[in-house]
Amino acid sequence: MNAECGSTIRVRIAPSPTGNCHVGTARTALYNMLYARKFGGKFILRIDDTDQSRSTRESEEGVLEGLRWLGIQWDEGPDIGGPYGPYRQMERAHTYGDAAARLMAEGKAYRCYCTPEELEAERREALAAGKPPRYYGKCRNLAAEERAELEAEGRKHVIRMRVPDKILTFVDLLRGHQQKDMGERGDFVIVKSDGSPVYNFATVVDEHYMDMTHVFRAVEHLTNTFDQLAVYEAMGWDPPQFGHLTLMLNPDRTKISKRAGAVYIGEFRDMGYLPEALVNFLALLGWNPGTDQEIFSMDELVGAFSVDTLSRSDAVFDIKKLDWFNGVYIRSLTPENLAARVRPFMEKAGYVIGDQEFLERAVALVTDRLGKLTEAPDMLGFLFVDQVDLARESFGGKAKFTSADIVRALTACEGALSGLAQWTHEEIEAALRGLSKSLGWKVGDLLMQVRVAITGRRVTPPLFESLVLLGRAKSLARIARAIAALEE
RNA sequence: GCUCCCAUGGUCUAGCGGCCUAGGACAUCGCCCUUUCAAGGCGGUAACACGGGUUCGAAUCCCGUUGGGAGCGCCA
Repeated sequence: MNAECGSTIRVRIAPSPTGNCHVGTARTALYNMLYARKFGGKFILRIDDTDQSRSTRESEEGVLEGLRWLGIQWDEGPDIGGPYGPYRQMERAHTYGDAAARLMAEGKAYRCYCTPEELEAERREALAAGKPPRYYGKCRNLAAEERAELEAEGRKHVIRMRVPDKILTFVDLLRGHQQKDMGERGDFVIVKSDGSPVYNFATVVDEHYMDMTHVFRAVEHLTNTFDQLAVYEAMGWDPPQFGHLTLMLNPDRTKISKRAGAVYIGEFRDMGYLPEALVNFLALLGWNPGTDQEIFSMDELVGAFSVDTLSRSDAVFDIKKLDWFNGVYIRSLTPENLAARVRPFMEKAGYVIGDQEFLERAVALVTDRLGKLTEAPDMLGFLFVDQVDLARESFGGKAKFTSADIVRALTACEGALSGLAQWTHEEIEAALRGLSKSLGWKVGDLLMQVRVAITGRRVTPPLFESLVLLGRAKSLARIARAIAALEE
């Protein structure tokens, strides 16, 4: 039943269980969910596992995990059930069998005994003759005796649709009127020789029995739609409305692939991206709100979503823009929240995070500097180790400052800092600034020496805050150690 | 080969016949801020694929060309 009839909108995502959640799948799922939420409909997750060789329960879980991490929630699915179950194609096998049997009984489908080799030969001949490579109907009108004979030979058969010689049309929600002359289309297989349904057939049966009203999927399915329409027509069912979404592309404008970078949701998680950033980025890759707003929470996306502003041309996946979104979202996080997200990355890098509050104070120093969570261990590591590696070059400016210069400066700093009444940002800053003046050093130059002494590097979180966090004892010990190292 | 889809800066896009000397964002460049690096602020460079029409007027409509993509499977 279509939406025009007033019934509830039902949309779906139907991934095949490939083990990982592909970004393309994720974006399509997102759009479908947004559409359902926007119009008070239901968003269904169905597992398209008719290709048994590639399907396992673990490979299904990988897909669900990716979607869940992104915050994509379904109203019905294999994990939570629902009134239209089961939600795995293999568990609905009988429905395809019944549908195929009906088409056979009505003469709208027939058994084909051609072997893959014979079909391959036919295809090659057609191509060589400049004709379209398709099935030319060898088994279309087999007599009963011929069939019996072939079966006696022990031949297996598939079931093919008797494709009508007519023009099929539909109105695509994004691209308008579409049509195709099916006279050019050979009879296609709907049931494989092992009895399992082919995608184009199973999907129609599922869409029908699950009462889908709208099908939003990638453009690669646009041409398939006509085959599916033929099935709907043969079954006497009303098709849902279709909308064919754009593809995501590699920087070289080929279809997005592993080769050019990350494509699985889990990879983005491991690279330190925030799910809300990825969702925001994906949403804007192929859709626009019609305004200049760039940052959207999931709720805002629901509110702003519209089929009219879904784009029709493919979009390059620009990781630089994702990075920007990620930074924006990181900066919007509270220290507590950021710390919770950073923690696993710190631990994975081998740092032992004892005190939660300390971690929170640490991440607060780098909130503005963090592009990805994976950068945190590198930036904050010095706060979680006993001592840091020092390299003479890091202190810098060999021509400008000799090691002796630096030793003198650091010694002065050590003296000034050890004499502070309180180990606070204000006192430390006042002491060091005062020292730079009396020593005749530029503030930046002097602070750089302290910076390197306590962190081992030249690019770090703000110095005064870092010293406060490190504590007086550790800070002074590191300065002393740096002096000793430079004196060697 | 056949069928179909798409076409605004490097990237994502706004634009749906005059409001366009084409707007926003990312990236990039410069300046400011500044204890490093960021973040932030300000400013700059940069696009209507090409050729025909239609029209008083075209980025916007039509046709063709080119380019890119998809499909033509017992993959989904």
